[in-house]
Amino acid sequence: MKKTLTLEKNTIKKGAWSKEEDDKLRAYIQRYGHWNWRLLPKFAGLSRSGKSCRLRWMNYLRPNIKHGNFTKEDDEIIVRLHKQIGNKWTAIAAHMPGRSDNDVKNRWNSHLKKRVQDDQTHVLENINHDETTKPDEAPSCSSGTDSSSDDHIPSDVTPQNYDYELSGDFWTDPFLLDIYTSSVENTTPWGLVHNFGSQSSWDDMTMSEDLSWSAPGSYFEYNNY
DNA sequence: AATCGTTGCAACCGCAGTGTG
DNA sequence: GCACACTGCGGTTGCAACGAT
Repeated sequence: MKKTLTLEKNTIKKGAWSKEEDDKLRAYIQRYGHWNWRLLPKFAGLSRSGKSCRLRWMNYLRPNIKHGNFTKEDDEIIVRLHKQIGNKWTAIAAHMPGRSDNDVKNRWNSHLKKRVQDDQTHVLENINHDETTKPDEAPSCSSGTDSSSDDHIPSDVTPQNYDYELSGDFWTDPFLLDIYTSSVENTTPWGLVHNFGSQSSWDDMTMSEDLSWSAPGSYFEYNNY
């Protein structure tokens, strides 16, 4: 049983990332890939947890990531997939290149959830209203109290036609994979072991002060420290 | 101008699944 | 088969920015 190195003691930094930290993480991953999230922050010279590094990379730093500016089409995809599969944010994000699961989740929680609830409320109101009025006298769904028309789901997008674009079976529909993953996987831990085994590669590294490397070693030496 | 409430986003936390010795 | 480590996911929180009063 391998021993666990207590890398993450009380020196772990939390909170917002600085530009310097972003640069370090981006530079490291672009060069070496993310072969081990737990060890990565130490190799990259960051006083962060592996989890924090992973999150920062996945949600903010990785190439081609998009922030904000959700289009109506984006919103429709989220609403439709959420209707089909629920809170599977990673699966939903996989259908939206450049979007992170966190981004999708935030979009849902801050915008779409309320919007859908409002729509459902209007539908229920209309159903009740239809029982006492003729169909052509029923008020429009888009006539919500504070719903700005620009920002609202188009009236022609209904729960019924959300389902038409894909096959309907989410799990058989192809996922859109990010390009970066394939390139990153070209860097294996084995390759890194070799890289770190050479003094020149070690010299390239910027190590944090609390990590006392006395001599170049392999990943395995480090792991059994 | 000051205060308060709301919104949007970044980041953390806890848990489950999977891999490994 | 078990114990532990690691990763990824989803829920939640904290906070800055913004708008309304």
